Amino acid sequence: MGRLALVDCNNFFCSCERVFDPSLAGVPVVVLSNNDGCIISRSEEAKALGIPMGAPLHEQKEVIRKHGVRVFSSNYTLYGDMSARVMSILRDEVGTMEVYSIDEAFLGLGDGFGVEEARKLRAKVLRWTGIPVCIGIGETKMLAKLANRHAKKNRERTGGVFEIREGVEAEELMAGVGCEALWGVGRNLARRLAGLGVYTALDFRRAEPAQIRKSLGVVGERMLREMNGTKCLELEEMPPDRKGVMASRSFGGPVEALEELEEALANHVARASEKVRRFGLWATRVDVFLQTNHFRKGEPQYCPGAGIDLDEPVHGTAELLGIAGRLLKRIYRSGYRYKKVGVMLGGLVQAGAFQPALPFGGVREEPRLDIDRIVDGINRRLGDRKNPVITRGSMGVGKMRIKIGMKGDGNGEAVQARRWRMRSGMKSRAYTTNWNQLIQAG
DNA sequence: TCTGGGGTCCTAGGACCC
DNA sequence: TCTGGGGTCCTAGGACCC
Repeated sequence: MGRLALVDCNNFFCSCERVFDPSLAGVPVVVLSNNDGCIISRSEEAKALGIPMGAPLHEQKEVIRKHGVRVFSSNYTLYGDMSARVMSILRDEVGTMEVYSIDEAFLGLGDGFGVEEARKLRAKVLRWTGIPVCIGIGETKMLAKLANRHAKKNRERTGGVFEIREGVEAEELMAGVGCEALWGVGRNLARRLAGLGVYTALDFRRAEPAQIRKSLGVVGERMLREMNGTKCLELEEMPPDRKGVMASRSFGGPVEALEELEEALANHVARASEKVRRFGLWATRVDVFLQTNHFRKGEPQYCPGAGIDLDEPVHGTAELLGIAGRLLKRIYRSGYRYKKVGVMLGGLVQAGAFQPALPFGGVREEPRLDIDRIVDGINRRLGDRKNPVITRGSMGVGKMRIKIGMKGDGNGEAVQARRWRMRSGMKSRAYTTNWNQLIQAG
């Protein structure tokens, strides 16, 4: 199993702006979100001023004025273009690669590729594009991410490149990293982990799998394995087909009138449908949603949504507009101060690929499942309960009955297991889990 | 007064079908 | 001690990512 590298552009949007304006070198720079509401990219100098990621612009006005911070609206055309240049350089360097986001890519590494090669690559990207990057190397995506973080945090010492290897050094590093810094662990999971006495990356890595499984679910167990060097998250060279396209905007101030919402929605439908057409796709579902301003604690909140499955694929603006308009009318209530309206075009399909819902008894093609492995996986999951064993299909187990269903989710194998407590008066309970990645690993 | 937009995956639970 | 089995589809929310 080969190692992976994570290449991550530093302060990407700010760096892009700098490439085209040398006067920005050495001064604090920030780039704003779509609506100019929040700060979403900060140069090192801006970070040093204490400007937090995602801060509302109006809260930082004073710092910006005082220190002459240069402020930019985002320019995604520019960033997309710069991203393509960086990615093409990376692609020339390695056999396999996954473009993970506009400013990040995972590389599959051959045996000959080490820290020295990464340094050279880094220098090349900087020389050819003007964009500084950091590179982390590890056995799994999570470890590469962690290595990258270390490289970035200690740029002088590491020269922007770090490889994490099994051993004391890795453990020392992990002991100094809080769980919340791990890829996939946000505020909430970090809090849950703290409740288990797991505070650092090292604690997490050494945690009991069953306990993590119970508390964080299949996602948590996957992360745990990744931290221990077992690949659960594969390199995805081909991006999977997009499942939906969303378009929404916040209003500058509260909006109450239906007509105003309709006007904004029309805009969003137009943008979303253009995008869908550009991908050569059709939508088979339309969702419309409304939101009041959740920052206004005193005001009544109302965040309804409504959607409809279409009988046939659609991607024309006019038609989608009609559908979205009807949905909006369905959820609109007067008397609320709305902050946002949006549309989601979902169930995207390619021309001719549409499979309408089948009448009962019809057969839809499902992905092939290895039932033995799945049953095995379920048994493992149930291992800590009483009377856990199922062999195949469905059967009663003491007071517990397990029903296994299979369902293709278009993403590989998924399994739904239903468990009933059969004592009268108790309701059935269903739990659904995605075994795919874990089975792959285990 | 202002406090983003666009995605993914997972889980829970319910309605409904024969 | 008793307990139906096998399905589909949908909504809604939580959590994370960049």
